[in-house]
Amino acid sequence: MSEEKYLQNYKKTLFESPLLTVDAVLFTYHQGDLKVLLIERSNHPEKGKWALPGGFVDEKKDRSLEDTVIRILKQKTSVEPPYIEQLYTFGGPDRDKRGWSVTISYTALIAHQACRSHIETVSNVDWMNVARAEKMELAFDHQQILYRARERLRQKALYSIVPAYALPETFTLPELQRVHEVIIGKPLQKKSFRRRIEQANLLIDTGEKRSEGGRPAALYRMREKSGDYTFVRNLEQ
Amino acid sequence: MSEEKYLQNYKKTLFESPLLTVDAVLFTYHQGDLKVLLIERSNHPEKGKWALPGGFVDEKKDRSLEDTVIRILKQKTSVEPPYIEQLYTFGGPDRDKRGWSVTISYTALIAHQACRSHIETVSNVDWMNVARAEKMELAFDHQQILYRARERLRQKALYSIVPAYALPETFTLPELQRVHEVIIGKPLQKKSFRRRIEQANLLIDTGEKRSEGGRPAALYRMREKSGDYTFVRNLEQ
DNA sequence: TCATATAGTGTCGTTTAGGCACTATATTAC
DNA sequence: GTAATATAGTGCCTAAACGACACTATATGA
Repeated sequence: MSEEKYLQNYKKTLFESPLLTVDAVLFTYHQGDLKVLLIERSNHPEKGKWALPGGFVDEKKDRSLEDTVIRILKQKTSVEPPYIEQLYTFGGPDRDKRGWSVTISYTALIAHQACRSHIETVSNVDWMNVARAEKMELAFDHQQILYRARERLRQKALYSIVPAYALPETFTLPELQRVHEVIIGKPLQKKSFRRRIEQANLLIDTGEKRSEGGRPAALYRMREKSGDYTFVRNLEQ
Repeated sequence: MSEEKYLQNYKKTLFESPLLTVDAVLFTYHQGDLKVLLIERSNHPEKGKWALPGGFVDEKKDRSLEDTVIRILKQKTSVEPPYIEQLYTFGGPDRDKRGWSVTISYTALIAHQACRSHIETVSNVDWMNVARAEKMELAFDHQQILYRARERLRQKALYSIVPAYALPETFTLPELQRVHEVIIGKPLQKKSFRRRIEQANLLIDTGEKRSEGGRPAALYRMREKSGDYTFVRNLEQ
């Protein structure tokens, strides 16, 4: 049989295939806390529980899995987060009551102010303290997904400046250090932190300053298209 | 509507969902070369091309995605590899001619001798030099998957002793160093290499020796259940 | 017994990270 | 004004880690 004939035939068959979804763990930093975007489910299954934003691939609209995440997040926040990274793919017969299912999960970061106004207008979407969310009973296996995203973010905070994407476009180094400290969960040595950032050469001094009661701090922005965001070594991810 | 009723109803509906597959990049080390397991496809699509071993989730047999990979690899090699790790999930409308598709890819390592006899009896399954495979035209987007697996393995070779799983159960440090060197693509400093391994404390000296023309080398084995396999720092993924 | 081949160690200089005291520059109190 | 205070940013010492390479150790074989 030719490949053409095969393909014509194939389209008529239907596979018994696990349910496929895409979920996002969107973090931000606000007022000293790391927060995660959650949705209160208004439909079955898991109706009423809080869940990570997620959805199905739209075969017409999406040209990639990233397109799917972006579409889902845009729908909830009205903006496209500046940092998105695939996290892990979870699958199994019990994670969704509808049967064998698979979810491709992503981690994303965004500045709190970037989507604040939109989120405040919607009732079933909200930022939640990560510490609190981790103790809650979330829908499906979203607790496990959140935990894994949290762990990954912790690693990123140790060896990269990815957490900078949880801040507005310009920020000071003390601000960034606070974000890293919240993510890692313990204080960092100012000198070491600044040294790493300087060596990585991923930030640009805007020349402007911002004052907060003492000596004004220099304002930085991310260097465009810096490729990887690691400090010194090439890791992976 | 109650959740029960919803679920009863749900089972009767059928989702238009991307085709879902699981693929594995199984590496081994043999005679100075890094090799990858490939299958010559005997069915459409991509008939005749070499491909990574892959298949569909079996909703009855598999309790997890790892189960799926293990089942697929066992089918091809007759054994279960000692190291398996999820790599990345690829998806898009064009990677498979049948339509929008998603594949969850895994990296695995195994000793060459562990499955040698079985593979030699099958005609369409073979180990191929990774350098050669990377230049070939593989089925689907398997070239891209292989490339990513190769990159990840390179990182692992720099900061972990995961490559030890490409060797038999017991091995010498010079052997392991050669594997790392082949993966990384350049020679390593003997002292540094041994220092890292000693500090990681992931290997156990069996007390036995193996001679290869000079002073006999100590034989080591992996410490059981060492959790992570990293040298010094906790990375991730 | 000596050449050779491979395994394994000692050690030095360089780099990197932590720690902490110091300087710098702003605001606020008086 | 000037001193107290608050925050930003630097200098510098020490310890740990790593690269480089010469050295020692233990086998084989001429």
